[in-house]
Amino acid sequence: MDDGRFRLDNQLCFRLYTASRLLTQAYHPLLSEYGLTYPQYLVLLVLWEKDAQPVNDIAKRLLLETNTITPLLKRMEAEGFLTRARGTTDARQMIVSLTPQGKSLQKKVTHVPEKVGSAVLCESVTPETIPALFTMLDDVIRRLGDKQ
Amino acid sequence: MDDGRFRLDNQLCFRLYTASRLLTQAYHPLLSEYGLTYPQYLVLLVLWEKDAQPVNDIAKRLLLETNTITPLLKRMEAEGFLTRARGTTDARQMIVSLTPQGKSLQKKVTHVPEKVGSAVLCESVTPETIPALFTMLDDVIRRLGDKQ
DNA sequence: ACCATTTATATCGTTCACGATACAAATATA
DNA sequence: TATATTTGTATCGTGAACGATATAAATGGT
Repeated sequence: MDDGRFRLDNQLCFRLYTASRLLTQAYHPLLSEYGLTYPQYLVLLVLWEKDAQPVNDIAKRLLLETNTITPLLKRMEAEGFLTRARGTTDARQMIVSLTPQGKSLQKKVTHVPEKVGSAVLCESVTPETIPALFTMLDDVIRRLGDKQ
Repeated sequence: MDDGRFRLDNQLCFRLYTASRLLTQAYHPLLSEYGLTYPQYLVLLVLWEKDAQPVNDIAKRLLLETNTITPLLKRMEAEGFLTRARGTTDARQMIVSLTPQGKSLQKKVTHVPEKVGSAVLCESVTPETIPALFTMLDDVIRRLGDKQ
């Protein structure tokens, strides 16, 4: 009956789920020092690339729904990292902009990606193999994440 | 200043985080038909391999903490998938056992791993490349998940 | 200009994750 | 055999995720 389909060891999803959780945990001590969670750090990455974006653009970039990031953005606003203001041309949009505090955080966390990166590198995950890993993950994301 | 470290596209964790979420979403319609969530399905995978395990063994297998799975197990008990009973030799342990209903579920979800599997397969993720992907993810998990 | 539809965001309820903490049973030590 | 420590599980609080639904602004067709 059980030909191995059900073995946890054979499951791709469980590996992704676990690796994702553990990597987020690796970020935790580095980010909590600045009052940030990992999803909040992702929002900052998006805003550091381009400031003053509507909620929807941030959500699309992170492949999340607005019902996930709206409360998250409110918490970040309460912490003073960003501001939320209705758009002037389109009043439906809520434009999210970095505060000086939110901007200045970028300089303070430059060491974070490197620290996490070096924690992950090992025999099979190297600068040489990472491109192939990225290609596979991007393909999975593209195949499952294409809305419509 | 920004040499690319902060580009979302360069982040391994974001890819794992997104791929994990999307793959869990792919499981959702298939599992909700049986009143299961993905983490609950993981618990069943563990119990189908070996019935009647203490909470701690299940938690260790899934690399989760008991404070995560205790409420999850209670919900599954309320749904009739399993029972929880104090161990006879060690009264601290809570032994989790499948009910007939929990056991019978295994036959009903045989199609689930195949459906999700075929949804993921693409150019770069094939039966040939998956072993290398598993090796890399397992190494990441081993490197980050080794307690002490 | 009117009304239906779409779009952008928010609210609500449920289920994880997880750090911190509590507590009782088992074990080790004095 | 007291008592200190460890072990196994549970409780609490907070912050995501996310399906379902609501609401208001913008848009399109008539």
